[in-house]
Amino acid sequence: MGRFGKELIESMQQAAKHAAGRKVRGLRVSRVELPDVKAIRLSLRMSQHHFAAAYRIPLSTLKNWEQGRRMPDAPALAYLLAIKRRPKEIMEAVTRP
Amino acid sequence: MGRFGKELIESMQQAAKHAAGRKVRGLRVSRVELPDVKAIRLSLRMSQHHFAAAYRIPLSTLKNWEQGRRMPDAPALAYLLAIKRRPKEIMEAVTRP
DNA sequence: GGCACTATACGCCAATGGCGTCCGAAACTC
DNA sequence: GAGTTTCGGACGCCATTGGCGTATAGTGCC
Repeated sequence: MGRFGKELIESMQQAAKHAAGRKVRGLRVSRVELPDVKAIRLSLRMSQHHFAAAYRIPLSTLKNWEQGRRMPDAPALAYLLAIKRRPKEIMEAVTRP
Repeated sequence: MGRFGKELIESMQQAAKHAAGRKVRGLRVSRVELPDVKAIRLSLRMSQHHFAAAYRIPLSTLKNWEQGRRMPDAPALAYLLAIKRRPKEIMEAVTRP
């Protein structure tokens, strides 16, 4: 199957697990609508580092979102939705000098 | 000249004034880098209401930004930059069901 | 005049942004 | 195997913002 295939499958499994809710110290935390930041990032096959840099989101902020410690506020949610729908265009628009 | 021409000129003047800094109770507040939220919105010829709705930004937040009371945080800045560069695509991506 | 729309100004509080650090897992190099 | 690098989870901390509200003022339309 190759490394990439395996990685991709793991990514999808992680994403699915993530969408379903995370376990925090034995507690299952169900999130009403945890925006699929992680799923978006994984679908683009980027590390937190690269994703954060590409979309100009502070790494710590991205981590907070993915770990469920913080909830993206309204503008951030809109931004994430836009990224989800048009990843390339937005990356271009945001990284362009 | 017509109403639209007049409005457009006023818009530009406002945007310019805005970029230069606002007067607050006699104090001139110079802003290091006030992101041109208002200029972007005016260039799209939208009211605060419409702009906020179109890009899923709470009206009060947009107001705070335009009035210089609050500074958009990093993700919001990236979002605004993206809006500036690709207004239509993003509006579509964000408003689509 | 009265109505609707638009935008400025600002008080308030909980919540987040943004920084930091520490730790463990996985993968590569030597 | 030991060392190194990359990746990501977990969390402490505090200033700042988001998001809500209300009040005021100017404009154009009926």
